[in-house]
Amino acid sequence: MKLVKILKVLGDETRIRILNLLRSSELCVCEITYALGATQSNISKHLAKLSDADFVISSKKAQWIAYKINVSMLAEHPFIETIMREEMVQIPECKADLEKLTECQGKGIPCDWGPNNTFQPKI
Amino acid sequence: MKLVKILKVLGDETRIRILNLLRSSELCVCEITYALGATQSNISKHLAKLSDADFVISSKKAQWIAYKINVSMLAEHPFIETIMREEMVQIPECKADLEKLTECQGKGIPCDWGPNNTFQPKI
DNA sequence: TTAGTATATGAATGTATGGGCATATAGTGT
DNA sequence: ACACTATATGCCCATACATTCATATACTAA
Repeated sequence: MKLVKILKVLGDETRIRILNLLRSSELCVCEITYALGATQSNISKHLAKLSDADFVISSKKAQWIAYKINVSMLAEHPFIETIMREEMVQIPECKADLEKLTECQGKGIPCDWGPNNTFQPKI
Repeated sequence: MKLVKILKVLGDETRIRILNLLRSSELCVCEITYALGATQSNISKHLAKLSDADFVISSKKAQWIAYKINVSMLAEHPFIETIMREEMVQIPECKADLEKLTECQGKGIPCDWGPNNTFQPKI
């Protein structure tokens, strides 16, 4: 049952927090890892699950891999957008993650977005 | 995280099918058990989980226990109603369950609804 | 090629979860 | 009191899942 698979994937705190981060912008693994304060392999595995269930799409940018929300998934299943718009924004952990992300994007984190929406290494 | 708990409870096929049945009417355990073709203890456990997460409310009616959707839950989390309205109706298993339920309500199943919305044993 | 970085993956582990079976509890009717 | 019915619960088992550690892969830069 496709719906159940979708809900199972959504029923995990780390994945909810990842999707919350991707709500604002396309991100690479190391940014997500930093913002969530988790292990790189942990984040990578969660991203694999999100990707397998079509929640996110990945693309190579130089040596990094950028993940973004798969908008066609939101179009097919409107309740997901409702969750993002009305639920995630109220969750303290999700708010804190976004703050941690902006903090990370201004400092010496391994990778970062450049002005033209292309990756630019920080160092 | 409350949202994650809600999604975990939703991420199970049996529970989705139970909620789908309760969408149309208040039901007792034996009706759900029959419609889903499952074990009574299995359904009882899933109902306990649904109840613990505030998805359903139970009330005694004679010797039966009636379960119904907790509408305040739908009000608090609109995405659940979206799932019910737009997702469940498209799932073949859910449609079949509803047919099985109407079939059961006309035959010799242990309990059934009477005319005034009160329980009336069939035999 | 070599070193370095970003990401993915495999193995191992602890924990949670769903299902079935048997039984307990609670209520009804005689 | 007793039998009967509806529902809940405890035990057991198999499976699934999240996490960590170590390692593999893939790419970049020199």
